Amino acid sequence: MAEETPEIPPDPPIFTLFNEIGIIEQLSRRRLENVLPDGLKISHFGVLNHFARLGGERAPVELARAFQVTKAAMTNTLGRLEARGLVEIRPDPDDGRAKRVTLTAKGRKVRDRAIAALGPELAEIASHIPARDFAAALPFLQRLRAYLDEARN
Amino acid sequence: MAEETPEIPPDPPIFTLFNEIGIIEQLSRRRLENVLPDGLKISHFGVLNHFARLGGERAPVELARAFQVTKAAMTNTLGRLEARGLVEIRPDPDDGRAKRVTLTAKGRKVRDRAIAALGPELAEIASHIPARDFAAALPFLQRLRAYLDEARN
DNA sequence: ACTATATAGTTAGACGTTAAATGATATTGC
DNA sequence: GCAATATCATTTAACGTCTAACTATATAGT
Repeated sequence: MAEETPEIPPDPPIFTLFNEIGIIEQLSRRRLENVLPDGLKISHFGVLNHFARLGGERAPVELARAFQVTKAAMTNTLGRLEARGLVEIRPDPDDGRAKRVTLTAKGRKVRDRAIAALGPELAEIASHIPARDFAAALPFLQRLRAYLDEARN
Repeated sequence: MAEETPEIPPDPPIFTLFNEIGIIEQLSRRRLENVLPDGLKISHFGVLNHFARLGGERAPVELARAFQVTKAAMTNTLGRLEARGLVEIRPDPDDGRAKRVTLTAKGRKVRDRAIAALGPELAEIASHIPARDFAAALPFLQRLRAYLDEARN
C-alpha cells in the first residue's frame, strides 16, 4: 500500500537553518573553549574582549544587553571574573542601584593570551573554509540576529 | 595624546560570525521554546520530529550522533520523553548493551501540535526575512557544520 | 578459549542559562 | 511631596549540557 513508500518531506530551509545554527554553536563553543587558557569560558572571554576592544567601564545591565543574556547570567559571569581578579566591580557613584565594571591589568593579560590561543584555532578553521565565505555569510546572520533581537520581548 | 583616539580594530569576520551564531542560537531557541506546547524543549521536539519524519526505531547512541550531543544528554532527553509517554524504550533483542526507541501515538500527536505551533512563528520570521535568504545561507552553514563535525575529536 | 579492547548506556558533579521573586533605588505623575 | 511605576542587581530553583567514571555486553586478537 501507500504506507510502504516513505516519502520523507524535508524540513523547510528556515527550520533546517536553525538546526544547523544550534549544532554549529555547540561544536564551535566546545572547540574554542578547549583551547582557551585557564578554563576560560566563551562567555567570560566575550566580556574581557568587549572591554579590551571598547575600553572604559560598563554597568552589568549594559553587558547583559550587549551579549543578549539575562542579568542573572551576567551576575554569574562577572562574579567569576571578579573572583579571578580579571575585572573590578565598584558601586556606581551616581546611581545607588547600579555598579561599574572595569577590566583589570590581569584581565587584559588573560584576554591577550586568549586571543593568542584562539588565533591558530581560527586559522585552522579558515584553512578549510575560506575567510571570504565567512565574510559573505555574515550580513545575513547579522540581519537575522538584529531581527530576532528587536523582536524579543 | 594618542590615547585619546580609540581606534577599536574590529574582530575578524570569522570571529564575529561565531559570535552572531551564538546569539542567534540563544534568541531563536528561547523564542521557539516559548511557543512550543507543554514546555517542550527544542531538543525534545527534535527527537520527536526525527522519528515522525523518518519513522522506525533508533538506538539512543544513533540519536546522540544525529543531534551532536553526548550519550549522557540523550539519556536525559529520552528519559524525560519516556516519562511523558512520548517515546517507548525497549531492550534491543539482538544486543544486550543496546536499547530501541520508538515514537508512541501520543508522541506523534504532541509533535504534530508542536509543528502547528511552530508554523506561525516561523512564518512571522519569514515575513521579515525572505525565505530565499535562508535557503541561500544554508549551504555555507552546512559546510561549516560538516567541517566542525568531522574535525571534532 | 581467553584476554584485551571497543561500544552502549547510566550516573555523578560541575557549569551556564533561564524565569520568577525580591530588595533597593530612581523616576514619573499628580 | 508622595504614591505608583520602572530599573538594577541578586537570589533561588529548574533545566540541559558537558566531562569523567562506571557497569555491562560485544568483538577482535592471539
